[in-house]
Amino acid sequence: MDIITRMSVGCMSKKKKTSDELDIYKSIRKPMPPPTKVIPDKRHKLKEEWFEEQTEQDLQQVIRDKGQAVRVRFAPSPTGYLHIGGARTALYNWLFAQKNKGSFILRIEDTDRTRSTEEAIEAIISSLKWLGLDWDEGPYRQTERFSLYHGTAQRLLDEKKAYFCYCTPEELETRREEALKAGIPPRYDRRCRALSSEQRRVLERERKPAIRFACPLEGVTTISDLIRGEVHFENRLLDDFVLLRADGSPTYNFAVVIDDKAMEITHVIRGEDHLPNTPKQVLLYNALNSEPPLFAHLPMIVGPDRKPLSKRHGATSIEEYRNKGYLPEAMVNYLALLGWSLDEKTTLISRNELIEKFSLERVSKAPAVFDIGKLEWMNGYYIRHTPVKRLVAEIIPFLERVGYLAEAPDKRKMSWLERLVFLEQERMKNLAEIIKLADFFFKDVEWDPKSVEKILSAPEVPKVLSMATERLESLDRFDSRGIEKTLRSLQKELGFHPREVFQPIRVAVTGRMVSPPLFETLELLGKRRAIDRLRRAQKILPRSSA
RNA sequence: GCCCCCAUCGUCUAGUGGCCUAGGACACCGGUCUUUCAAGCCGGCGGCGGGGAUUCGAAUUCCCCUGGGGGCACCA
Repeated sequence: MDIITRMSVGCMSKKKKTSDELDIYKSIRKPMPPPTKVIPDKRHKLKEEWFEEQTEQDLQQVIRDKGQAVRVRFAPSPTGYLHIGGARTALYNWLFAQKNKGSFILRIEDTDRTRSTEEAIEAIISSLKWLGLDWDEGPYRQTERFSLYHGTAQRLLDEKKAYFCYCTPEELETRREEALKAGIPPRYDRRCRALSSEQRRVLERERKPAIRFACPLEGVTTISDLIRGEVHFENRLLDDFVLLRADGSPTYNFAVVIDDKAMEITHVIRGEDHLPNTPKQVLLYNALNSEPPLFAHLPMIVGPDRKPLSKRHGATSIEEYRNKGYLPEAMVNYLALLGWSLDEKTTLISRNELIEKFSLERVSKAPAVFDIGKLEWMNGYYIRHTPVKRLVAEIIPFLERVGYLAEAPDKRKMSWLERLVFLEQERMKNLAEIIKLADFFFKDVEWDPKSVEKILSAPEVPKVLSMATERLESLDRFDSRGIEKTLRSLQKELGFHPREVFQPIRVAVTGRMVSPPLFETLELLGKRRAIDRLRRAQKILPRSSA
């Protein structure tokens, strides 16, 4: 079936109710023009295969036919914590690997020795583990691979595809600034590209050279991005970028290419900020006579002001979210949907379904605003749907951190904690909130002046509180059922609105107007503490009710 | 200055020429439940940046404009 037939069939099958009129239009409709033919770029051999009609399925078929397993990598530079954006990139890579039964590789891009730290590596790894993004290979380190870079650079030098450059970083910087000021594109002027060996000898005496790539001066490099389609770059506008620094360390563009090639990476899934680097890398693959991987450039994640996500916008690292009590499954769910969608309605989606359904095809092209509010809602949802036992386990460290839990809870305490968490579960948007929500369970009550003023100043309060105290005191089994029975009958007896008797008790016992359900709260507090608080509350009643 | 990407409710998004009176989710607003707060349920508000072109028909295709973003390092 050719493309045109396939398309019209597709259209018709989509229609549910077809009016006669429309059918007539359809029959006289001009056939769709074939997709515009683009002249294949010899430099990028893969392009013809990934022609625009290709679907993800076709693509995966091709990969299978080639007997090529999917291999993707996450390659952070260890200069800080794992950021939201990096985490999403890692997630998409991981999902893609899982979906395609391929390999997910972790590689640390630490060629910049001055900015890379061991702590950052640790932090990134710990965040990845917390998110559940386990890798099949690595972590590899670029600093461990210098000889490979040197060998390749030598080869390019021999083939005249690279050359020594004797300009110093300082010279370059001043030229760059001048260019910028003059309003001309700040590119390297290629002055060392055509140096004679005599000139080189002279310069070599006092300067250590860097090695630059001899970029083709004409032609077009086309990259075929899985998310964006074809993107064209004019070679003459590209730069003779540095491959190896004077100190022998490789630059990013050089190292990625060599590593991705050595590790047989099939799909490079990374942030859109790398798009302008891609033609340089493709050119390098060409120079090395190897096929570039497939590229997929993810849209950026931005703040509410559409500027790159930064500390100004609040927490940006995964670790911070972890410390605030976000659940990894909420994080994964939210991040997955930040730039990808399954269909017109799916908002909550499990990790397994994500693996099953993820596709690069459905990644959106536009930058996404990180919406903390939605993340919070989603986290609340996950908290509500997490088994209490697991929730307790997650919450214990938060309690310990503020000193609400001095020692490991015994069985009794554990069951008490479970009942408490059960009560607070549907009120928490993140785990750390338990501290404020439930503080009156862990330390003595502090009566909030506003609540006291508003609730305890009513004339019936003294009576309500004293009677409630009395009745509760006579209870043998201080459980929520008995408490409820007692207090409800008291309320009926007094002929007050439920609110008029329960709110004063709540304030007396918790110190504020908002708490979990009253009867359960009283039970959890225990008879002794409950009665004690009720008694003491009666002594601090505002004068208007006295 | 040059190159590149992007553009649907406030936000995340669905949408690939007629199923669109543009769908879902968060947020917001109302109602309901209720001893408070949540949660839940029901309902509401709210959007195709602008202009041309193609077509019987455009959110959807093409061009221009505008706006946003990324990049232009011996950073990654």
